[in-house]
This record gives sequence, structure tokens and C-alpha cells, in this order.
Amino acid sequence: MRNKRHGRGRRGQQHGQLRSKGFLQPCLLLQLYEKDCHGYELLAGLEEFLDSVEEMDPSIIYRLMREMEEKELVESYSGEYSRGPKRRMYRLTTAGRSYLQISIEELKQFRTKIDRLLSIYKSLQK
Amino acid sequence: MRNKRHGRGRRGQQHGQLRSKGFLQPCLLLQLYEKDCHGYELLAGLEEFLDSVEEMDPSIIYRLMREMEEKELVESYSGEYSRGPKRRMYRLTTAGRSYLQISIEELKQFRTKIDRLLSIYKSLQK
DNA sequence: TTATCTATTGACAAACAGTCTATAGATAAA
DNA sequence: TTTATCTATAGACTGTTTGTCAATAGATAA
Repeated sequence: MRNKRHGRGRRGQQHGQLRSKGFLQPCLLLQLYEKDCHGYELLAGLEEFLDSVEEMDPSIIYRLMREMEEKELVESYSGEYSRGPKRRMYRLTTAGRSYLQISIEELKQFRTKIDRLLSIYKSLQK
Repeated sequence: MRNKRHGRGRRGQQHGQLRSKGFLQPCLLLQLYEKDCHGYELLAGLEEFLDSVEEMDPSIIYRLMREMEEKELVESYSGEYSRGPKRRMYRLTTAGRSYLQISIEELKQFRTKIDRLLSIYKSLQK
């Protein structure tokens, strides 16, 4: 994640669907499925799913979390201080768990679509 | 594809990344890789890659085609009348061919990311 | 003559993602 | 003890992408 650093975002590289809600949301919810986390932790944890988390602007994650809280997919409670402001801890709700399940199914279906496209492309190469 | 029909778009269903540029573009370019096509044909041909093409608004495709023409990934020429206005035929350019190649690689990488996410989810189920 | 099917376009709005900046507390370094 | 650095969160603003609606147009079938 970047903060106060320069050189970021879409500049230079393409990152197709990686930063879309449809992929980021399940990445975040999955982390909360394992354990409660605060935003910065979720951001750092994204490196398991993406490469170049350094180029990811933190505000995107915080914004998404607040949005998911409004939709009641997650709920937050006040965590401890660490080194800085009080942490906002997130916990997955029951609705969030079902939403994760649905997102997983959608991703499976999407993978199938990608596979079809790739195999058609391959068949035209020879 | 829908035209003058009601009941469409995001209403009702979710369609994760399916309608994103990152997926639609390679679907369209791949069709042109096989043979020259006009917009309506490309739209119809999408059913090979998506389900529910009926719910896809044609203007999205036409808009994308014009955009790709500006970027010189495709070029157009005037086709024959069929039953209606003159068809605008599209042909893949050399740049478009390389772009398709790159998109294919990106999709492969994305599939890998999906796989990772799915396997983590699965490992937590047991 | 009206309806339907093929075919394309443009305007407008809503959703989404990217960028920058501000704030804040704690600690390590100068 | 002041400055820099790291963790941590938030808000405003911009620009891009998608979705929606409606208009147009030629041909044919009812």
C-alpha cells in the first residue's frame, strides 16, 4: 500500500479486473472469514491475493469497508491503539458470509468463462 | 441483446466482471480474430462467452467498438445492407492482434488469482 | 399501415476507481 | 526535543466505466 509515496495507481501498469469490487470484496470478506481484522491489516493481507499491494491506495480499501458496513456485510467495533489512531475492527456478519458464498460461486462461473475463451483462442493458434 | 424490451441491465441480477472491458474486449477481438464482423453480429456472438446476452444493451458493444477503433485495435469499412441500415464491418488490426494476445495473458493471470482465492476458501470449509 | 426484426448512434446518469491530502498517535533517530 | 517514520483512518475531488433510454432507419411480414 502506498501512503505519501509517489508512483502509483494505473500509471504504468494495467491491472485488469484485479482492483474491481467483484474481486476485492471477496478478498476482504475472506480475510474476515478467518478472523476479525482492521483496515490496515486487510490491506496488508491483500498481498496474498494480488501482487503489488504497494501500489494500492489505502483509501480504496477503507472506502470499500465503510460501504460494506452500510450494506451490513460487516460490522465494526472499536479496537485497540497500536501506534497511531484507534483501530476500527471489522467482523463478518451472517449476511456477509452468505454474500461471500455467492461471490465465490460467481468467481467460479467467471473462471469457467475465462477457460472457454482461452481454449477458443488456443484452438485458433495451432 | 435487448432493444425496446424492458427488464434489463443490473436490475435483478449481478454479473460480476462479465461485463467489464477486461473481459468484453477480448471476447470481441477474438471474434474478429476468426473473421470480420459487424456490431450486431459481435453482439450475438457474445452468447458463446456469456449467458443472457438478451440482457445486454447493444449500445455498450457499439460504444466499445468505436472506442477500439479510436485506439486502432480495429478498423471499420462499410458493409452491405441486410435489413436495415448499412452494416459497419470491423476488421482486426495488427495492433489489435497483439492487444488480444496481451489480454489473454492477463486473463490467464487473473484465473490464477481466482484459483488461489477459491482454494483458500475451500480449505476453510472442511 | 402497422408491427417486427436487423442495425447503429448519441445523450444522460449512476456507479466505480484513482489521486491527493489531512489528521493522529506512537516510537525511533538526529 | 524536534524531526522523521510508521501505523491507521478519513474525506474531497476527479475521471473513467457502465447502464439506461430513446431516436433513427431500412427491410419485410402480418
